[in-house]
Amino acid sequence: MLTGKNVLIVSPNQLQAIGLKSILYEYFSPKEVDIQSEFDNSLNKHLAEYIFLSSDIYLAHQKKLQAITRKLVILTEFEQDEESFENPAMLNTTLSQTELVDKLETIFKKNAGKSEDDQNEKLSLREIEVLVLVARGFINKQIADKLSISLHTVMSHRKNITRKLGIKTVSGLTMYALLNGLIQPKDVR
Amino acid sequence: MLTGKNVLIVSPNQLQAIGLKSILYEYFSPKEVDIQSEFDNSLNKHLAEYIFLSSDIYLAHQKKLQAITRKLVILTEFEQDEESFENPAMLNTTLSQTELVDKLETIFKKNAGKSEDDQNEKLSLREIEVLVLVARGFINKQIADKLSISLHTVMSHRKNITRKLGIKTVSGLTMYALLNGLIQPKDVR
DNA sequence: TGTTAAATCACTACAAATGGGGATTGTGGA
DNA sequence: TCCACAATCCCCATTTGTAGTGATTTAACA
Repeated sequence: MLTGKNVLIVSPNQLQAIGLKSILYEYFSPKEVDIQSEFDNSLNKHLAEYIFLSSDIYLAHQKKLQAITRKLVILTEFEQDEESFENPAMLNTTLSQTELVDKLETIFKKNAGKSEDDQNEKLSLREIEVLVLVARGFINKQIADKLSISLHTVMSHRKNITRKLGIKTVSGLTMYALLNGLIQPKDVR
Repeated sequence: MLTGKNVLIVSPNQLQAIGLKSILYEYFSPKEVDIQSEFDNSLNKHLAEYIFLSSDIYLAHQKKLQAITRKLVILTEFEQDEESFENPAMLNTTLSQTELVDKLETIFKKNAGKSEDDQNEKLSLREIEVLVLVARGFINKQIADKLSISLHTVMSHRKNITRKLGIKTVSGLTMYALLNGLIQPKDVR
């Protein structure tokens, strides 16, 4: 299910992290699972497609994490309702091993399914980054500066985004980003 | 600071809730402070201007809470960085009483400033019409045609809208219109 | 009746986005 | 190895929006 994919676990609770790692290796054959005990900014550069985060770290660094386009899974000890299940997904750490595996399967399936259904053409990670910044109200020049790329590149990405999504307006892109959990109202300028 | 204002505390931790309640009454003279131990949907109908939430409840119901326009304060036990301090604001429950009062003051001040700016000038009916069309993804020329007015007039209205609301970006206006019930996602092009 | 605010229209200069062409790297998969 | 694709960069012409400074008409209202 995670074949060829990298996973990062960020949790100060080492036992919890190790437990999750062993479950992932046993049932989902990921390419690699890394563990960090602290949040740091190297996270942006990490290759992981899935990032598991303890709830405290998620809360404390929410602002920074919003720009992250990778799939987030929050580790919490609280029973969550079904609706709030996607993006960020949540995993109740008090569940039994079998239940955990089930929940993880659901999470991985949803994400896999989503990317196939929603668009015939998937956005690349970079395109999603640009989309998020557009939706948050930054102009192309600001996006270029933020991502340290040229204005031309930003425009290229935007051309591809509008083509792939078939959405031509900033309002439309904003709504798309909101409905797909890429941004939250408070992110917008 | 909270004069005449209602507050709701949602936390399964009763002691924590009662402690917060007593601090609020002692230092901020709110109109009323209610306590709920569980999250339920009556929250939408509650009059509270401020809602304090335990971090677990916030995490579990994040999706639903995104639509809430009331001011949220999350109760966490983790030291958060300064950046992630506004909306939702966070309150570290491990702080001393004096520190707590300081932090709360900061939170209330920030929000007070914000709401004053917001209410400064009301939009005229025509401005709201224009705002809605902007948020739905129409360009000025299309708006002019739809309203049978000149492009100049549309631009005039937009200038007034951005000045009154203090929102300069299309994304921001879109989100404003959405959060204020002026548009629905399906309206957007 | 004089004041005020809304709604309308206009000009200028400039900033930003769009839509159409391209090109070059590097990586990973078939 | 070859191909596809992501990511980067470039040029051009045109459209759209922004910012500042105006004016006129009408309707409300104290």
